[in-house]
Amino acid sequence: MAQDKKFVEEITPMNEDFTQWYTDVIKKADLVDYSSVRGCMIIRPYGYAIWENIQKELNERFRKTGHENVYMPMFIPESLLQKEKDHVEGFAPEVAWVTHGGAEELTEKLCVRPTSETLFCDHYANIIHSYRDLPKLYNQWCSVVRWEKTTRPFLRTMEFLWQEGHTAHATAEEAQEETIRMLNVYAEFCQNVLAIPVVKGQKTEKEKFAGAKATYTIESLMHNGVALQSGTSHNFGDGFAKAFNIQYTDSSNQLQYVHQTSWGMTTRMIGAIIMVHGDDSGLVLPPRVAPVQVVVIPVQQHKEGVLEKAGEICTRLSRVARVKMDDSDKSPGWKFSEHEMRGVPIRLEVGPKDIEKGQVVLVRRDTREKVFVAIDELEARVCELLDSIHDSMLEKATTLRNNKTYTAIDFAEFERIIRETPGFVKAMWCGDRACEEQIKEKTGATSRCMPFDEGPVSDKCICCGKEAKALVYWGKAY
RNA sequence: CGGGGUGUAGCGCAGCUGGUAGCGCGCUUGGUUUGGGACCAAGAUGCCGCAGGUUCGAAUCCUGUCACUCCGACCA
Repeated sequence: MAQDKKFVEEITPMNEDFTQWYTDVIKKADLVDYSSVRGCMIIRPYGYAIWENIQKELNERFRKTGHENVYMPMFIPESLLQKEKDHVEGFAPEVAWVTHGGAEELTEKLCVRPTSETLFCDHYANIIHSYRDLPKLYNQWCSVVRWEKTTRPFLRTMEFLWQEGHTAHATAEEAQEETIRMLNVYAEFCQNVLAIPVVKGQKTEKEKFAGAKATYTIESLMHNGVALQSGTSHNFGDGFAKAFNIQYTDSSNQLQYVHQTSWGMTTRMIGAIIMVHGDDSGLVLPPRVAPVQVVVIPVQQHKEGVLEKAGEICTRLSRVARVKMDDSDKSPGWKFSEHEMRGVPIRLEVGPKDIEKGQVVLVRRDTREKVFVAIDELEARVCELLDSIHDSMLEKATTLRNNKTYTAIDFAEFERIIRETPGFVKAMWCGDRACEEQIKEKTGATSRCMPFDEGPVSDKCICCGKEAKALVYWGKAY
């Protein structure tokens, strides 16, 4: 069996039309459905289960770093939103407003939260009085609404699910530490859970969050060479504290403003999983978030003892992995294709021949490699295999990302790379917003981030030729 | 928000020189099958996106509108 054979004919090949491939995959794999609300999607059980696994993994990490979950209202009074100037300017164009309650017009309209900084700040102003109240390390899971012009399932919808961490600290140093700590949590999560390699760095002034002092980001690269901002962590300094009057008395009885951070990750990551790992047969899910890690397919299930054995295997495996049996009356071939399309990491086949030999067949989704495993060592081998699938998916994604990461030292080269072989382009920048804007205008590429720990590739700005201040990852982005 | 495309059965589509809707897949039932999307037979499923208009008569022509989608601008 050729490894690259495509069994699912309904999916448009990636190379033919990437966006169509993406749409086909999310629909065929039952991740989402369109709804009767413009720009909003229905996340179906299989897609939502991925999100729940993401939540579980992130929550564990947030808890270990001392954070507590809370819930804020979904409405923000206009006056509250107005309090921080940059923030409101950044979000005003895309907020939804509630103007009526029943038939009555509201005296003050309410916006549906596009993000909750203002609510957290308002609350913090009420509950923080002393240095003993700090730090406050809160996180909330919720949905937010942004009135987007064009939408695409998972990548950009008018309502999306996310978590937003909001913290308040006594000092600027602590806030900066927190900002970087959470960026590192995101990066670690992407690599160790989603098997997605990321570039960590700082956003330019132009790209930073509205109201932030500094924004840090992890950037990943999709199969088609388009960049995806995959998580951000912002240091607000004391800007919001001053706008919202969040003050505490320090240990020497002096009134001080707090220093704040916020950080978020969204359902967009499901889009990233699809576009980083998927292939022409459909989804390839990273084992640690796959709703079903092992699908058990009884072969010749009508034969005596097959279903019993398969059931027994499921029971045993369910102690170490998320297992599902497909004993529907579809043909085995159909089931193979179906679960492949749905990205299940391991397929376990068990039929009369296997039972006779005391073995099962394990087939991994990422490489389609087939191994025969003695039933006695099932649990150990499945766990091993899941880890091994994760590792090779990360390795493959890293190789792909590296192969699509280029360096440009003159503008013509930069332009050509963006046009002909989309991906990350590393190039120097003078720090001038005008150059950044010109690059975007001429090539369509935006600055993704200024990476940590990477040395200069030349000493001149790719755009104006003046002295370079920073290395920037550029790319077309979703 | 600008430019293009598409809305007909659950899905993919045909029908569009106006006469009251069809194909494939899927679905249901029965039987034969079953180690890479099985086969036969019999069924069920439609306010032709929505609203106006033209007409004796509209899926078909005209206008508007909504949604989806692709390409730009804005954004997680």
